[in-house]
Amino acid sequence: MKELAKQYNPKEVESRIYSNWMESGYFHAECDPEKTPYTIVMPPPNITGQLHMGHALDMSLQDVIIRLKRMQGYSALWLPGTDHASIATEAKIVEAMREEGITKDDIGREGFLERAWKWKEQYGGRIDEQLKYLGSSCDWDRERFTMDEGCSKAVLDVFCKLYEKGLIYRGERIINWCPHCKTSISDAEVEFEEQDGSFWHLRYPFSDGSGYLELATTRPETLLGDTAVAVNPNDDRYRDAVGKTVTLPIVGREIPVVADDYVEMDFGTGVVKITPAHDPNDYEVGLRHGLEIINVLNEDGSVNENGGKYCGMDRYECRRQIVKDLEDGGFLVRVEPYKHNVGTCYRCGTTVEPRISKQWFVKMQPLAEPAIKAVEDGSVRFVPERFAKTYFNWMYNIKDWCISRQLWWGHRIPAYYCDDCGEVIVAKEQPECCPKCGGKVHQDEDTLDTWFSSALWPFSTLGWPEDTEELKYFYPTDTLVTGYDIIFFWVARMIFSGIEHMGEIPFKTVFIHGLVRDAQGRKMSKSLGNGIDPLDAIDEYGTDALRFMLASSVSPGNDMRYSDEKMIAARNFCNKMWNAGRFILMNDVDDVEPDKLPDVLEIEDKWILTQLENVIQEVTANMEHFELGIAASKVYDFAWDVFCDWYVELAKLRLNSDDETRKRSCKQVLVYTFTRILQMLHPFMPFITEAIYEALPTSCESIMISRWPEFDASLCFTEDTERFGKIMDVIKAVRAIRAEKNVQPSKLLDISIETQETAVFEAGSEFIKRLAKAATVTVGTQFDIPDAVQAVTDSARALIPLSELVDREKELARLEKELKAVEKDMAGLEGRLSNPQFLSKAPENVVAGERDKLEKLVAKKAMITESISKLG
RNA sequence: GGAAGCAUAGCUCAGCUGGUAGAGCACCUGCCUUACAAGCAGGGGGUCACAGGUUCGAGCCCUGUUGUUUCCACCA
Repeated sequence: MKELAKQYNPKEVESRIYSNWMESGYFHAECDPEKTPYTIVMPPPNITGQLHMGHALDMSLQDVIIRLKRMQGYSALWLPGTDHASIATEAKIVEAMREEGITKDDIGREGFLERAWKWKEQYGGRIDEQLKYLGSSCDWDRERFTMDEGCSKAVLDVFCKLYEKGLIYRGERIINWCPHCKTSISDAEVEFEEQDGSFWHLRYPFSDGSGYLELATTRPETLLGDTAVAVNPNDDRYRDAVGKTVTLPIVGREIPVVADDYVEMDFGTGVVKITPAHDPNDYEVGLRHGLEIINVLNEDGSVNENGGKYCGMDRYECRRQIVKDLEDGGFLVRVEPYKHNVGTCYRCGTTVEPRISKQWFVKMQPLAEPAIKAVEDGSVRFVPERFAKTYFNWMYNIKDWCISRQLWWGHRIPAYYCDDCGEVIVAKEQPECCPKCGGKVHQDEDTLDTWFSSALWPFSTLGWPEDTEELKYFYPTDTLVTGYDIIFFWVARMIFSGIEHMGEIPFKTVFIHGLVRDAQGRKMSKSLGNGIDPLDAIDEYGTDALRFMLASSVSPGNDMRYSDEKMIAARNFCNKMWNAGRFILMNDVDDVEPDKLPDVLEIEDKWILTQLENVIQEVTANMEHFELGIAASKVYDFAWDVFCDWYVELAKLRLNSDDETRKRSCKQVLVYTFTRILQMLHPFMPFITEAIYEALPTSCESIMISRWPEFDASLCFTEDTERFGKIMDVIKAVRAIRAEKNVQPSKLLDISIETQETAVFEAGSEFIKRLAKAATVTVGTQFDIPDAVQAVTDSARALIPLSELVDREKELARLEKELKAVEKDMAGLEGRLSNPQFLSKAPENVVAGERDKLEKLVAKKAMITESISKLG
């Protein structure tokens, strides 16, 4: 006889089971023509990353789905990998170098990359190990990295192809510049946050001495780059000013006053200073009016040589100095506090500066169109659907994508420039010399946006651009699981990339989840220090508890909260299953044949099997519709409230009997039902279910490759289930009376059951004895027992002689109250059933259902009325 | 400025295609009933934000209002 420890100890079980799985090769998916493929590519965590709750949720959901599909017989591939995370990783290495007193320039590009790779080797695998703690069943044999040979090849290929098609171009544009990371970033990488700032009202005097224009700015230091002042063409106040020039305070440069629709008359003074090099809108104005563009900022955000005496100052230092100088010069009218949105770098939080510079861009319009269509026509489906709107909104208003980064860690841009004639060559390999003039060439210094390689992830990981078997078999993938925060960065880009390069969408379904927040509903963040480390949670409660908690409290697309209460509840559920397993094993089930039911089923067996089939059907459907939270709670309810609280208690009767045949059949049903519960729980709680499964008599060497339960209509016994329900009703009613009357649990009662359905209750008398704690149960159509407490259901009246406890008045009051409740329910039903509109318009099954309910209430009312008259 | 989500028991949230409200925790009562006190049995507690509308019937659908969160835009 196998035994399990008294309490479930996750630590003892988890690592052993995970290494068993690793050795078994169950995680590996083959291109098996006999099977249907089901593919999930893992959103690659950053190599700099530590597993956080967001990962834990994302990965748990993916693992739930892939485990389900594997059990359903698909060739289920969950393809893992990591992302090189250019900015984040480079920043980390630069930081480490700073501690050693070294800068990037000290060691040069090659030295830096050497360090970066070393760092990757050392720390890049950390997240993998953490994913293993989570129980992730990914195919580690196929693990990829965005900068490995294959993915790099894919990047080169795509860049060159898009360039040839004219979809990648290089140009001088205004872009977002992060002075801290010292690189350009894309629009998507800018996060706006509201900050308290100031609004400086300034005077720009007319050059001819005829007064001045008053305007306001939030960034006075950009004055150094002003090349015009603009007003609205319809603004009568400034009609005369247009065409004149003003003299830039401090700088002394004469700049024109131009008229442009961009200026709002109602805002501020209706006059705007124009700094084409440092504001996207001003840049547009500059283009329209042919204005000079003066860049006044260095890469680190300090003022450059165009800033005259402010050259070398940090931008904020410069701001202070300029404000002071303006004040001294009498140009400052006033300062008012002002709340405004400031763009910050999503990686480091530094305020970004719009800045003119020469960068590489992807032309988005032609790529966006088919990608929009794919979602419109349902080829790619968002779950929940509303996120399609978010997607459309972004795609319809898409701007060209700045893909060059002034970083070293990443895919270097395959563009070469001739030192002599300036010819630009884009090629997979460096040309020996300029094809035009034979001059020497050098490669572009920049690397590509990390997301450029992530965009190719669904096919680059399957071997593209090679024409691999994997690509044919597993692409397009089935489901992408990710958070809504990453739709623009990644999901959208994968969709257009898949369509462009593979000619086919990358995935059929995008399953979107929200964020894991803390118990107060705040975003978990490093700065708040409110983050919960999933590994700590695992340490305290076990992996299965964490996974179950995450998966069962998820509702698609919505944020959720982490709380210790929920973790404890999940841990308790694990323990409950553990103990249910212990109970079954305690009964010596070694000889039970797995996956077989006894030839003769008793009524409680039919009842539990019917419930089981019901749950199997519903849970499977829920899971296939990504309603994982609903599925999890349905299995939870069935396992705990139905199986443990009722069936196991009922089973004890047979298990304790001397009838070996009945004993044996009971064990079979117990094992059969419990095995299916474990199977349904396995995607959510892989470790504990495997541990229990191992100990049970089973037909499969591991639960993770056992067959997912399928609905079997031949195991639905409606009539028996209904009959059994009546027995349960009486048990519940008697229990309620016992509790109400404070009857000692040890005291066994003599119960008489008055009913028209004597056969049902005679068959159920043993159950009633055991679960309602009765010494005797007598069934009949009529009893005359004075001073009995009456527990009434719609099919029977249980008479409990408790003469010493019966207070006639109280009993009468209790029954009257019950009667009122029944009558109230009846009134509602009768009202509806006498409404001809309802009868003619409501569907038949609803009407029948209501009739049925009413019938039961009528019966119950009769019972209660009779009880009352007996008392009286 | 545009869009979306949320508003249900004291707390955290379910409630799938409309058929007179559920769970966990907390609370109250009684129990160590030989799987489990991380448990068992019983119980109290909700005019489903507000106002209209559609419908035989609305927590669920439509319109508006209020509160709240988020995303996009970024008027200097």
